[in-house]
Amino acid sequence: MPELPEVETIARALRGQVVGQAVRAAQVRWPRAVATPAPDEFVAALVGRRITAVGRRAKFLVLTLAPQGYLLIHLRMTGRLLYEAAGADPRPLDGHTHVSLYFQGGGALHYHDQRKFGRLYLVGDPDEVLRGLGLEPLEASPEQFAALLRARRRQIKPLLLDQHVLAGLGNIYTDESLWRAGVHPLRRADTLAAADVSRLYEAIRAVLTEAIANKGTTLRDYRAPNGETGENQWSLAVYGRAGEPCPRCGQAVQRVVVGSRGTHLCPQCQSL
DNA sequence: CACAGCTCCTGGCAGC
DNA sequence: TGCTGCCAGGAGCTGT
Repeated sequence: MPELPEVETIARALRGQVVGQAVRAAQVRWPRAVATPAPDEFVAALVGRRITAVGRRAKFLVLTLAPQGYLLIHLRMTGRLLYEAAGADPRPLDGHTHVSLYFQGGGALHYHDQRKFGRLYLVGDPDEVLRGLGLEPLEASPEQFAALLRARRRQIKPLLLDQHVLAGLGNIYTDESLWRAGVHPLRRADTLAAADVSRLYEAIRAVLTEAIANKGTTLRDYRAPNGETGENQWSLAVYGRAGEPCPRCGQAVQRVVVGSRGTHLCPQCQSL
């Protein structure tokens, strides 16, 4: 599942592949993949536009179009973008390729999604979609982060996952960050000591920065636009490692359910 | 504001 | 081997 580091990795790769390319044709094979506008309008509006920038906000890819407009993409669980360079052997479409953009230069960008949770948005103002997102974890100051937690009575894990509060963390990096900071996922946010908050802030930054350097975590589905997997799965301490020894203390990693999400922790390092 | 439950999807897997 | 049925999980939504 693509979280902030995976989306950032995709954005960096796409930038070198599609910036400057103009859309010659587009095809929507599964209409609900396009959240807005209606699919025929989506196709008609895209044709002729040029991609001038590729960015990221939280887990959204943001493609800037000229002369106007933005294409926003949220990959949710299993969404992938696959870039086909001009002249490359066209990959056969496999029934999960729901949207394709064909460029004037001959290349193509395919949106592929097994579980069909991801969505594309073509809008005049990205804020129509992004409004309401919380802070970017890598841009927030320690004070801003502390202020987010201070007044909240919620459990820390569901709070960190709430995109309206902090935007970009998913299940994997939340578990990894809480482990690194030594904070139990059920701790109430407003009961964390200043030292806990500060360790958590630094842990989130370190976990995300390292995951970006490792080009993301591939547990099953995640791929970069050229089809390559990430490497960060080899660096995970607790996520998906129930029963294995904690890298810090050797205690068996536990799997529990928090807010209906599979949650991994070290009962020794993350006490309540 | 907090939170439980439902929905969307389908591959993967357990159980038989 | 093949079938049934459950589960994961991001995010929006409703209801309490």
